[in-house]
Amino acid sequence: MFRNFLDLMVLRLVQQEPLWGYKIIKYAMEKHGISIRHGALYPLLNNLEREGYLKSRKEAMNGRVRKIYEITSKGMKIVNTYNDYLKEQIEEAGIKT
Amino acid sequence: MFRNFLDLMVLRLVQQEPLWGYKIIKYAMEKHGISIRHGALYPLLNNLEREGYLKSRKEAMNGRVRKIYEITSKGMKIVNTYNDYLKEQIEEAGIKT
DNA sequence: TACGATATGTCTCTTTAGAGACATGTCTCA
DNA sequence: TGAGACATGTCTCTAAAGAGACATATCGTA
Repeated sequence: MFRNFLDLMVLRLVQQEPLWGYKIIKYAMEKHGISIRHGALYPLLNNLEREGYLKSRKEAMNGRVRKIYEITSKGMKIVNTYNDYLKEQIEEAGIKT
Repeated sequence: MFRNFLDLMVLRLVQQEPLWGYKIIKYAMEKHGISIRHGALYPLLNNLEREGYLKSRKEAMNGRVRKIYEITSKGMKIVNTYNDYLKEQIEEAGIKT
């Protein structure tokens, strides 16, 4: 079905806007209070790209190179499936939004 | 934060009504189309009880013994935290329920 | 009485995930 | 020039998870 929570969080963050690793770590902390170790994230990003869920381009910003990721249609499928699942669960739990 | 998807599904199913292992497997398939192997579920249920998220009682039904699980307040905390997280994600994704 | 469904459990093997260290390099500002 | 933020990567060790078999026992029905 899905992957795990971390994979999904990364896919969802990147889906909202193209992001690079360092920023993903910042966002996860700021938006969700979740700390992601970079030693876990960078290999994960490379895996997600290798498996076709994300694609990257390198961008030089003031001499520092960022590897910016965007979601692919294959990645969007995962996110959409997850969103449907969320909706189902929300309805099941009777939560009002 | 949380545990994994399987743990949460089990906690949420048991929270809806007291259930035993065999029925959880049936429900997961009927309600979500997800197959749970019994070799994974029974140890998990025992762990969740040992850690205080669930409590069980044995009930004899027509000579067959069922181990019926109920959620504890500690288990409810996990479910509620997860529901808040769901709500957050739903709002973030702009999904209408 | 044999089969399929109900019901719960363990065990081993393999794969995957996680913690944390090792490694490198730039930029900005004090 | 030194500290802290920015930026990305690998590696090893350990812990956890998953697949699938082994194991047992009852009930209902054909």
